[in-house]
Amino acid sequence: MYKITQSDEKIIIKGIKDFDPIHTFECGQCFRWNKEEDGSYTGVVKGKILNVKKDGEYIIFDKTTKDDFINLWMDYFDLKRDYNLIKEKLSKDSILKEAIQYGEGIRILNQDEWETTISFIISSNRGIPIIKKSIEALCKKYGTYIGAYKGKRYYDFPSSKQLFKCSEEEIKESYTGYRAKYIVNTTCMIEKNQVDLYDLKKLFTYDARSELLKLSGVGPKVADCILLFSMEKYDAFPIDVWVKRVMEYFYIHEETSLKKVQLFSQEKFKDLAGFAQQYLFYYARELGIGK
DNA sequence: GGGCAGGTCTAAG
DNA sequence: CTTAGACCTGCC
Repeated sequence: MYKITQSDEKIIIKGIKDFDPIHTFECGQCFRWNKEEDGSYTGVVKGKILNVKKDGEYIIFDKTTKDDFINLWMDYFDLKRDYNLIKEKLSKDSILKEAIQYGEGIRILNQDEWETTISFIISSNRGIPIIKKSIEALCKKYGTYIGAYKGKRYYDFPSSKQLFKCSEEEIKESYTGYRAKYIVNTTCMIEKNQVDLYDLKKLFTYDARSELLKLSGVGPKVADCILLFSMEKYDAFPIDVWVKRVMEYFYIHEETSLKKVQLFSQEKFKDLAGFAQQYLFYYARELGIGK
């Protein structure tokens, strides 16, 4: 399917369509990928460091192996899915057709359930720079040290077991504010198996969602993010301020309630709602719609 | 320096 | 079941 070549610790892939690291990492689904001076992105996934760069028709995966590419990164970057088909379907809508042109290289990552849950609890009611800072601090304090790359030290996202040892005060040291209590409560629920995060993928979206809503600090928006970004529930449609504004601006033509936007979007985009959300989010931010 | 920022929780109608 | 306020705090 893809042509893979290897040199040193670099894996070079030719033939990946519909993938641009910038679009994928800047569309709001992840917080631990950071831009390097050369325009590449470095991140940590499942205890492994990776650097990704697009160079024309090549994607260069640095600091990894062919085995990891096939067993880990193919799945993480959703490279088995035909995004062209999804775009074709969504492009029947003229607004989405426009939005897709801006974020044509978006792929929805298959992230870890636990990391996604805690990350999006932290994300509520704040801007992206502070969210990233918060999560990095948490990783550095409580995550396992993995190694260095380009002179920076990298840490894994702390496991539920690692976080379970922390007090609310300790969590607060990572700039989490009042969300520290949510993190402590949710960690406790996970450790006591009151919700089995790694079992929810099997359930229908609605059932998985109601399980997630039991967690402290997880409301409708955060639950939808967890479903979409870590459980392959592509009918989920997370509505944050940006998506709400873009939906009202282009489709509904008036300010309305979250509930109405939710119903409207699910009905309109159905099983592709999550993909539509990503294109619209990127589009809204690029254009600064509704600011 | 005061207001804002990828929502959730809680209490009340 | 829908709506209004409070909420940590770093950053612009």
